Amino acid sequence: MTAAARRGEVVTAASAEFAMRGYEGATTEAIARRAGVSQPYVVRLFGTKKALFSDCCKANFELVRETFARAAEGLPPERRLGAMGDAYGELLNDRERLLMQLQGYAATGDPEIRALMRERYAALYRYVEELSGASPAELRSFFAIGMLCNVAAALELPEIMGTWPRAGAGPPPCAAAR
Amino acid sequence: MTAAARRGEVVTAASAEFAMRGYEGATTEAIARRAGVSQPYVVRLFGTKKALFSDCCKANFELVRETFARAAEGLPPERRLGAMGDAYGELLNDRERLLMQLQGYAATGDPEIRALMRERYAALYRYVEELSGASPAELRSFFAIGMLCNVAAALELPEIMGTWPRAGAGPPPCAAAR
DNA sequence: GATCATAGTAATCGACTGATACCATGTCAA
DNA sequence: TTGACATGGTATCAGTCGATTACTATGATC
Repeated sequence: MTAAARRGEVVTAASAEFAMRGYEGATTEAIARRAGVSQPYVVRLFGTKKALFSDCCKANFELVRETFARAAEGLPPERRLGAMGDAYGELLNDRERLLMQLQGYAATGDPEIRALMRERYAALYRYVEELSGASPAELRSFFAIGMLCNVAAALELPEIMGTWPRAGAGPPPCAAAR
Repeated sequence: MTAAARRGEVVTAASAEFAMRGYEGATTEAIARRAGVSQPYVVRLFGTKKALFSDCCKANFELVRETFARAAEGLPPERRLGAMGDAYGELLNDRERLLMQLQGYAATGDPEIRALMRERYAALYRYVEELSGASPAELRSFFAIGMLCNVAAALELPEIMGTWPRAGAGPPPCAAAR
């Protein structure tokens, strides 16, 4: 197997471990076992544990961006924000991805992680802005509701999540996280 | 010093350590040093590290609840939600408190922590509902914006935070996090 | 002044962790 | 053939961590 492909598998395994146990709590040993390789090889593939964590954060943002892109594909601009909200609601079903995202925010006590997360979050924000053409108020509301749904899903508090506040019809996105 | 008073000091010290390094990353040794006591005594005061972390989460929620209560005090119901938003914006200046809260959400991979956080978050939600008499939509928007401000403050992304969307005037609460 | 609870420390243990150094295998071009 | 390069494993270290045990000091009460 090529190193690039192996790195992808390790990032997947690492995301699951980081999600459940946090940056410091997850061990390269457990990640390696999950990925089916030796622990020193995990370290060598990424250099340090922090570099691996950073890659997991990046992969997570990339997944959200791709999900948004697919959801908006072929729709007129005014319907795109709603479709992205629905698509994000489905992403909340993936508990490991969700917790990995929260771990990224929680790890912002580290300056390097904070800089990475800040850059990627801002990029995602601008991406949704360009894709949807939404107003600043709509945009902020979109991301605010998304963040509330993140926490409500993590806490398993479905009653706090309702329908995504938007004009179009469709199933309540956050209901999928119940 | 009484054990109760000492426990309070240790919770303060532990919150700072947990905030920066996470549940697993923070060490009872560093917490003890910060609190000015020995490491075994920290363990004996709380039984386990997880019990100490739980107490930190509870103390955090209690601080927010008290802040809301003080902000709403003496105001007519229709102005209370706005005042609570302003007060919360000031809380965002305390970076250690902010990160401690995010660490609580991130640690919900553990069932016990998740149960605790769920109960306290729901209680805070109901508390604001009773205190303000806000509609379900207003309530959800309040907590959604609050959660976005949490993350924006943690990421040091002030441009994403604007004024708290409400009727009354006043300084933008999240601007205080700049 | 003896008793006893409370507050606190020193010493230490068993287990774990990220990282390093080094070795083995296989593939492909010269 | 061979040698260079990439993939991957084995052995092991040097440090760290939460928890336990045993012990000490202080002060109130009878």
